[in-house]
Amino acid sequence: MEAFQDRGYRSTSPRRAIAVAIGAEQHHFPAEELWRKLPRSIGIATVYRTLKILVDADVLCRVLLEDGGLRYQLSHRGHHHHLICTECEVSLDLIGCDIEDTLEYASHIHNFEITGHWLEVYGLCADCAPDEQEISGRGSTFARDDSHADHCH
Amino acid sequence: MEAFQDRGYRSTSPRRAIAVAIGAEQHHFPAEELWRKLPRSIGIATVYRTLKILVDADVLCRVLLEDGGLRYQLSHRGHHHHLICTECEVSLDLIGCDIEDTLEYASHIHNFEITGHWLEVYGLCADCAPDEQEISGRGSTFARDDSHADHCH
DNA sequence: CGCATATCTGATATAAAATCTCAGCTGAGC
DNA sequence: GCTCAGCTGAGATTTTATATCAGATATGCG
Repeated sequence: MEAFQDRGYRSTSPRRAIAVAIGAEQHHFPAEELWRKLPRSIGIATVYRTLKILVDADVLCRVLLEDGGLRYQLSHRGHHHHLICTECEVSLDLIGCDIEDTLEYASHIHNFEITGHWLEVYGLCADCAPDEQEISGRGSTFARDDSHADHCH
Repeated sequence: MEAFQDRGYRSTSPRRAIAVAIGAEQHHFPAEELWRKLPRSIGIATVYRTLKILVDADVLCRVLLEDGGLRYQLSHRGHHHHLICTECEVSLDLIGCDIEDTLEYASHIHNFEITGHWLEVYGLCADCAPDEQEISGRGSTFARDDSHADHCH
């Protein structure tokens, strides 16, 4: 977690505390929530600064919820996207998806040179899907109603 | 442009003025810029309210720039994505791209039921690409493996 | 060690973007 | 006209993140 030095950053007390706190997180989290779990002596500006460094270092990745909320999550190094459940907000890493190739081909038609992209996929995870037919145990179905959904921008 | 009624909205003076102003826009635009082009009598809250209605009605679509800026653009009805030039900020509609199928297949593996997604593609348009060889030539190979740092999401 | 200095930090101000509040206005139907 | 639900504008408010800047502190070098 201390890959700060590799990029020329100092190993400071606040940064270590933030790294430890991030390691304790199980899911994605908002910056402000992380800050509240830290000693009061650490300012929120430092939290944002450190998160930015870690995102640039590919240690963290950002997750954009459907409601616009921005979260942070330990990155499973390498390129990937997220399947975000709009019900329980869990974020699954999307593997086995080579949309890059598809995008390259399609954009080539437009003479467009891709340098990056942002993709978030929303839906219902196995646990939250209403017509859950047969899944590995995990029976609990969050019965909350929150009918707003869909919309691909 | 006056598809307000179809959705039960009144045809009011501010809404008509906003619709006309949007029709005069050539590219995507930020809400605040549109507001500045309108009579001073129209409040910015009304602009945001109206834009939201038009987005819901699929008349407008949102465009998320790489720097986080949100823009609005007349929607070419139907599902599509944007190729956004990071140099001149022009936004091209991405056609001939069926990433939906790819996503469906990949997410099926995770037992994930997709309800929506958000995709923005960034890069350089034909006019802004540095090593532009010839515009209409389909032969351009874009195959050079320039370090696809590819900061996706 | 101890020092010098570039980096880092916290408190706070600030910015930007969008929504909320609410009294007053207005257009659609009668 | 007349009524009233829907709409509006002004400004306050919220949210989220960055800017400022004096003081603190790592780090490298003696």
